[in-house]
Parts: sequence; C-alpha cells; structure tokens
Amino acid sequence: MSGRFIASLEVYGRLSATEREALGALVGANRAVAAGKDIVCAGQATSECHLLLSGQAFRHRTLADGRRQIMSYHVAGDLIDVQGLFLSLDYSVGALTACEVAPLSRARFEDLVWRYPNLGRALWRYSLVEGAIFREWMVGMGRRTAYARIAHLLCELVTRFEAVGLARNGRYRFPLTQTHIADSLGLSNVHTNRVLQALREDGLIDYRGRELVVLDWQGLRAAGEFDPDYLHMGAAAA
Amino acid sequence: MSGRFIASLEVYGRLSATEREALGALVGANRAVAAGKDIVCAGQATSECHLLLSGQAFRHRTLADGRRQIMSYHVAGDLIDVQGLFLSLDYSVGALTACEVAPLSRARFEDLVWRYPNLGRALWRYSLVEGAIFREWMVGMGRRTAYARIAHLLCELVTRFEAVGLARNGRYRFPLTQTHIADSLGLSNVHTNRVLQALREDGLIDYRGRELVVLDWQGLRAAGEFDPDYLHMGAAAA
DNA sequence: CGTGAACTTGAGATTTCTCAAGCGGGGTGG
DNA sequence: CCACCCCGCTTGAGAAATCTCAAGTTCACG
Repeated sequence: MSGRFIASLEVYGRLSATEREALGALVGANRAVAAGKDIVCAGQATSECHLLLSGQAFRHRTLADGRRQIMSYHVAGDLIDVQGLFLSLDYSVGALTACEVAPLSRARFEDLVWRYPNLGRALWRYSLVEGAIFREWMVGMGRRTAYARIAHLLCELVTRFEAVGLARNGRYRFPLTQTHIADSLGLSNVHTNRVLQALREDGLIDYRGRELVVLDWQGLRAAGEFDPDYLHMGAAAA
Repeated sequence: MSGRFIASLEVYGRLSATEREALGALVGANRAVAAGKDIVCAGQATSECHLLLSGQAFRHRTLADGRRQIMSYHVAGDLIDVQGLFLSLDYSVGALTACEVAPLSRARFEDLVWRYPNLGRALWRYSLVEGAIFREWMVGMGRRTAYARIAHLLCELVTRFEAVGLARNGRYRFPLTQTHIADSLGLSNVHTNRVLQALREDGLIDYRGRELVVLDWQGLRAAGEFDPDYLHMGAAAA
C-alpha cells in the first residue's frame, strides 16, 4: 500500500499515528502500468497527482523530433507529479519497470496538508529536496564532463535506491538502458557507451547484464565529484 | 516594501486584505547588498529565508576550481532561498545589481502559511513553477544547441521581466555579463560571445552597452524553441 | 531459429573549448 | 585633468570533447 510513501515522508519529518492513518486512507483505486508505458502525460491538468506504489519511473520531456530529456528517477513512495495538483504538467512520467500507482485527488490531499501541519511540512521538505536534486543535475550538465556526469548519476541512483532497499552493497538491479543514461545527462548513446566502458576499464564499476555493481565506491565518488549532501537524506533532523 | 512580493504571489492565487496585511507585517530589518556580492552563501542552515525587495539576483554554485553554474534569476518580489527555512543551502545567491533584501524567520513564515491556506497555496504554486523552470533549463542544457539555449534564455528573461515592469517592448536594461549567460547555460564565455554575435547578425537581437533589445521576437522565439507555458504566468486561473 | 532491442565498434564531422592576445570604456589615484 | 588599470568584450587558431552515421554483435524472447 502506501506504507512506502509514509516511510519516505518520514525521512522528512516524524509523523504521528493519526497522520499516518490519514495518509493511508488517501489512496484510491490503484492502476497498473506496464514497463515502457507513460504513467501520466505532459499537458494534462488533472487536479490530481500520483503516488508510485511499486516499480521505478522517470520524468521526461520528449520533443517533437525525438530528442528526449530525462529529469528525475523515482521509486515506490515517491509522488511523481505533484505539479498536476495545481498546474498543467510540463513533463511525462514513464514506467521504467512495471509500476503500480495510486491517484490522489487534490481536494483530499489539500485537506490533509492543512489539517496536519507536520505532514505538510514533511511534504514541503520533500519538494525542496526535489528542487535540490534538479539543481545538482544542472551543475552536472553545465559544468561536468561526460565521465563525471555518468559517475555522478550512478552514485546518486545507488545512494537513493540503497536507502529504499533497491540496492545493497553497491549492487543494484539496474533497469535503465544506456539510452536512459544518455537522455538524463544530455549525451548521445554512442558516447555514453564509450564512457561506460572507460568506467569499467578504470575498475570503478561492473555493468553487465542488467545489474550494476560499484567496485570502487570512493573512486566513483571522486570521479563524479559526488557529495550526497544535496540529497538531504537526514533531512528530518534539520 | 513587500508590495512587490504580494503582487508576485497574487499571480499564483488571489489573496484577501487580511492575508496581504499579515504578509506585509512579516518583513523585518532590511539589508542592502552591493552588486557583485553574495546575499546568502551555500552551506548556511539559517532557519530563515530572504525576500528580494529590490534589484536583481541569481542563484549559483561555484566549485572549488572556479567553474560556476547559475541556476536562476530573480527580481523584486521573489523568495530567493526558501530552502533555507528547512535545509542547508546548496547554492549561493549573488546580487546582479544593488539589492535590498528582507529576512523572514521560519517561525513567522510557517505561522502564516498554516493560518492562511490561500497564502500557503499561492506559495506552493510559486515553488512548483520554480521547479518547472529548473526542468526547462535542464532540457536546454541537455538537448539544445548553444544558439537555441541563448535565444531561449533571453526569451525567458524578457518575458519574466516584462511581467514585473523591468522590460518593455522587448527592451531590457540588461545587467548580465556574457559570463553570466555562459555560466547559466554551461558554455564558455568565448563561445557565448560568438553565438551572441550570430544572434545579432541574424537580426534577432541588438545587444550593445548594457541594454538588450529584441528586434525579432518571433524569430528569437523560434530559434530558442521558446514556449512560455512552463512559466505558468496565468497560474492563478488554474 | 528468427527477430528486435540494446549494446558495441569504427571513422569522419561538428560543436565547443582552451589558450592567448588585443581592444575599449569607465573608474580611480595621482 | 590625465594616465593607468581592470573588467568585459572580441578575435584568432589549434585542440578536445562529443556527435552522427553506419554497420556489426549479442542476447532474450517468441
């Protein structure tokens, strides 16, 4: 159910039993989405948003001529389109693996936020962290080499996914294709492929089949200038 | 005073007289910052944020070796570091022109948000739009050429600044240096210079002294693939 | 087996960068 | 009031990163 969501919010602020209960009651009729399909599409002004219950997803914008930019990756517990509550969406959300989502209506959502300030605050923090991640990606695309950008992305994914149990000891069942990586970082897939090979040759990662293994965490971290502060993973303490 | 701020929030939701008054009372002792100085610095965990009362500012992150990434531009009425209310800052905010800022304490700020849902909602929308702008920049840096990126940035600045009276008829007293543009878009200043010349030669803009003039709005728009939807300038209606 | 998607490799073309130098105007100290 | 200096802008030229096009390989799956 929404247990994952609650846990993910609790990273950003301790919740009471009542609040947890109210949150759980929010979730409506679930919807399953097959891997590769879009969960929500750009342009919609739905007055609702979606909670990812299971699976992994990514936000992207695909231009008319096929150029695509991926903006973020999401796991169970993430709200993937809060913007849809108030504004029309400027992006789509694709399912990286098979996903299950729960729609949350704006009315009920708002009711909750204004009634339980704790919860509202947690949500507020949640969205601030999201902004911080966007900015970190901007720094990467603007000022880091392809090698550093890829190393950085891998560090981020492993760190975030380790926190929710999707990765363990730098070992991560990796659902992205090289094209996903390329489209996340503003690279061509050919170049992405070559840089990944370099990362392998340098002994930083192993990446065969559909699994990613970080062989040298400190090295990968250094290569990507990765400093996890911006993820604010201990945000509840702040 | 904070009239500009109120006006800027009202774009995102109509406010009552009481709300407007409460907002006005928030503002504390103002602080003046000279052009070129930083208003707030990365790393601070201040439990307060700043409202820009006058002047223009930009968020940036400057790495140890001097590489700099600019993430957004701000005008009077903007909250430049809401993140500081809850989390440590991952960026600094520099004054583009002489600025005046008002610090807002977290306690009073929160009090307001929870007491006046209208106001909280406006603020919520405000931050959603900010996220949309970040994503638009990501698309640019990842998937657009230098020429398109620069055209797009100029379109955005003129559009946003026209809305607050800083630009008129595509004519804008331009406080950015070419290095600012370069650092916003992940380019070198040399290349930025050459592309600006191309934009001039193509008759899209004029850019001498410290003034920017858009000569061919449709052309510039097309060159930058600029579609102002993401700015949600009529957001209150949504 | 046949097929398609993802990955890989090669090679030449572009974009963008870096280094280096010169120009120009505004501000400042003498 | 003038000379100087610094910052921002401009130009040139070679270097590096990255892209595009095109073809081949591998592997999971029907």
